Amino acid sequence: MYLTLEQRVRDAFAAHIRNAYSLDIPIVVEQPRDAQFGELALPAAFALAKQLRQPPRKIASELASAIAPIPGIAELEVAGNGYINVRFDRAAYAAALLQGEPAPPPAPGKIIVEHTNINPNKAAHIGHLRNAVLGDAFVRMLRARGHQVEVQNYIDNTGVQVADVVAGFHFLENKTPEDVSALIADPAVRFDYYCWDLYARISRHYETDPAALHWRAETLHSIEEGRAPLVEIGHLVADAIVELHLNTMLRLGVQYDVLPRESEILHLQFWATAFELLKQRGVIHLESEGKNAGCWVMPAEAFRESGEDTEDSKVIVRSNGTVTYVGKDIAYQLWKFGLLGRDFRYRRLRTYPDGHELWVSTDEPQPGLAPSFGGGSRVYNVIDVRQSYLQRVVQAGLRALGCEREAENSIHFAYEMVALSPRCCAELGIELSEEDRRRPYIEVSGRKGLGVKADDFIDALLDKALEEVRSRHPNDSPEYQRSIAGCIAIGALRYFLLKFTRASVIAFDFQEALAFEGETGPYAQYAAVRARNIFNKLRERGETLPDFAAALSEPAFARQLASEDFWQVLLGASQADSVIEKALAAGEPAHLARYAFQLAQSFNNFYHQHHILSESDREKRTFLLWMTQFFASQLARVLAILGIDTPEVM
RNA sequence: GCGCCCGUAGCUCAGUUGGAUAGAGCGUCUGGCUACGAACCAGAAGGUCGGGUGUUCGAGUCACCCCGGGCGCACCA
Repeated sequence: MYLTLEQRVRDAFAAHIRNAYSLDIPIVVEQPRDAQFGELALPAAFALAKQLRQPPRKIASELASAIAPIPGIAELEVAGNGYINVRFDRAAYAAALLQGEPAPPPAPGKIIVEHTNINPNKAAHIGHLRNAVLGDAFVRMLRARGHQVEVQNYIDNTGVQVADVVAGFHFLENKTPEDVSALIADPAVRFDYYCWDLYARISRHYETDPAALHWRAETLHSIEEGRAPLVEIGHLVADAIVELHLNTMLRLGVQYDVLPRESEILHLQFWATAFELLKQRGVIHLESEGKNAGCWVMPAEAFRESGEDTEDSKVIVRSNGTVTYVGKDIAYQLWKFGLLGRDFRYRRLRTYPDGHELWVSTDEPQPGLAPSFGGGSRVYNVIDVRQSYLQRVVQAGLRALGCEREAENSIHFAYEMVALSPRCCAELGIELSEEDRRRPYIEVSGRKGLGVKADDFIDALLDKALEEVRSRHPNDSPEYQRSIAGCIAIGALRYFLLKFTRASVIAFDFQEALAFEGETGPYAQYAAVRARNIFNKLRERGETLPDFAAALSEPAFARQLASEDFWQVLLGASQADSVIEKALAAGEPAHLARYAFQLAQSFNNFYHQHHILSESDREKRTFLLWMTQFFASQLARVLAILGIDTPEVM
């Protein structure tokens, strides 16, 4: 409703200013710092003052008196040196909220969000969780606003990282594909954890014995050419780890629509097709001399930023004829926009507990119908900020191919890394150099096996949540306690990862990440549970919920909302859609997370001040109950959009 | 060397495309449970928004210059 009125006011002023002054200026609508100034404030007169060469206050007065009445708006007033403050009709506003708002109309076009993208060669760590949670929350926000979204999780199943683990199994451990299969099937072994250690081990081996690097080259060639036994081990490792990653992400409620795999980018001639396009359009050329002799390269002027003086072109095809990651990524990006003229074949990989289906690319023709994937009108790539350079090259590739609009709609949804605080390293028993100890944070490194594994961390949260739940609900069954604890643990984790803005490095610290008090997920969940408890109590007393629509007429709302406290609380609780829109525009799920916290804080305050069930004034009691219900529904909705469930009890 | 990001309370972070008196959590101190269960609430202390110059009605926010830190600039991804 708040969003509706914002838009209504903005449109009304824009139209009026167009008519009266023949000016087309963007109308800024903001929330006044102080509630006494009303619900909305427009600094439009300041912008007009420049163009009209008149004092802003005079223009503001003109605007406020000349503009036609706006439905839902009680009054406009001029304040300060030219602000126009807007006051809502409180009773009408509440009545509209009570009636409920229709869902937003479906937005045109499909948005593709690519996230998670973990190399399938080892267990996921907390950095991967940030990627997935950020991407997933953004997807939920888009969907909440009526966008059609397709979630892709790219699987680099034939890359160097997988090859290194394969080489570890083959050369370091002399394991056959059968041995690896047995390991995967062994319930006593966490295969992704095993690979985590093996990956660190072979990386160390390469460092001490660089001659062994030919293992990597040999493995890559074997995988590319489909030679046994290395290609088999490669498939076994990648497929098994993908399953484990999917399980880990499902613990957080993160699901995908399709997993496009690198193997199909190559086998189904995606790259070959893109290569032809790039050559034809002269986007890349064969370098004949210098350090890149024999490589197909994209010249620096295609992607360098203004002011940057690099002359280094980017290698797309190596001198040995193999394509780099960026090359494959250009082909993949073209496919996402439906520009490649080719498609994957798809196989159903799993059906999620809620019935949603996940598909994976395959090169074998499949019986039956698969859904249609790709062909988006906008693409968000959730990839950490360190890959900005590569994302720029991909975007430049599209632009150079003449796909200007698609290049503009290729959005690198960049976020900073999750690092480890020095204290966290100490707790993990990681020895730090003198130099590292002085750093604000330590970078996670898969090669060094340095990091906090996602499942370990989730388990730690679960243990702590379980302890809390047990102390509060000792008589509930262990299964029930576990399910509540799981909900709280995931709430804590998701909120923790979302409360930081994308540009902020998270220096991971167990003490902060395991907090359930203050600005945390459980705090917000607790507020929602408290609200719900009031209704439980009501039922226990044998009462039924009042018919709010019948009991709360506009005059009743007017009487209750004359209280500034109630009005402010209601106003704050009704801004979810407005906040989501702004958070989407800013690309910051953190803004929505903060809002969820504020909402919870506001409710806790309300809860403490007003004892609802014992209120003797009948109308007021009904009103308080309605407010509680409204709060509970809004809070639960916002939390759900953040991917956080509301537990039954806490 | 070049590019990008960051610097706001003791700590961790917000600060809505330049807007009205810079906010939150944690920590510290004080107070509040026989209530709809305190994973909560109320209050206090805590700031030269790294420094400087500029742009203008107005700068934490924009420009430029310094200082400090991080990340990129592979025939790795």
